[in-house]
Amino acid sequence: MRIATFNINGIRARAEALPAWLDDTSPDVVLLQEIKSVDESFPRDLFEDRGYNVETHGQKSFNGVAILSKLPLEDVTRGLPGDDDDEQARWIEATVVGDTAVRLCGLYLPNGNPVPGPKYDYKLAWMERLKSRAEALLEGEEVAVMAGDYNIIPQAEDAARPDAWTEDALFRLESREAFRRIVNLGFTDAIRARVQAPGVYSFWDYQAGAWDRNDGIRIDHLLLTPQAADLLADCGIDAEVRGRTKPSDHVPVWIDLNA
DNA sequence: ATGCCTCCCCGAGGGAGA
Repeated sequence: MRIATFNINGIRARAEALPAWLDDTSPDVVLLQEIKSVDESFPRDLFEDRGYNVETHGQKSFNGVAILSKLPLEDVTRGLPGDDDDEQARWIEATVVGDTAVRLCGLYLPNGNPVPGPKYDYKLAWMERLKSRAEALLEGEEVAVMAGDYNIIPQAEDAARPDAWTEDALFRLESREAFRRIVNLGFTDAIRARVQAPGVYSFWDYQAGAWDRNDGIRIDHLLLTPQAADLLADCGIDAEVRGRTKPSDHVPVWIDLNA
């Protein structure tokens, strides 16, 4: 089962590029971030026509997450637990049953800039809630994947110019420590389980020719519970998508699970 | 990069992103 995460930076803007990538690679499950659409406006037909079931958790103009799946999606929940006043659509969960049941968690972690400020405080508070949900997944010993745009550069090796990011909310020590606390509960960062070399990126800014200069960062991650990591067969990043017509600034990151 | 694009809102130009 191939499970991909892809921050598409607007579903309307990606109405051609996203289906083209689906037709190329035919993933079984796709966790989308930044759909920038309410549920009623999401172009479900684009995906249902290709055999995908669609579940969305949208919001006007900003944020918004969704799941596409060739297999039925069960037990869908929307919103990260822990703050009933949180209006931002950044979390969706569902279970897909192949050879085994896989709990899918799609997330769009807050950017957090500028630092300091309320947006940074929100990011850190959101990560505390994420940690609580992660602990519950581990306690359940589930085959589970938490995947999405984490807006975290885990290590210096994950940025072409780490020195430029030292005080940024994506890379400053406090942010990275919060991410490490979650990973260190027992999760496997799928890409880093296979690739230790630097220079592996999932985002290139639209500005200043970042793609042409390979000035990238790795911020889109798939974290696996031990039960999911045992089923990991392969993983990769479809970086060439960034060089196509009218691309998102992120590219798809995927895993193949024996599930 | 304290932002050189691109997205969204809409129907101008500003907020947001990373």
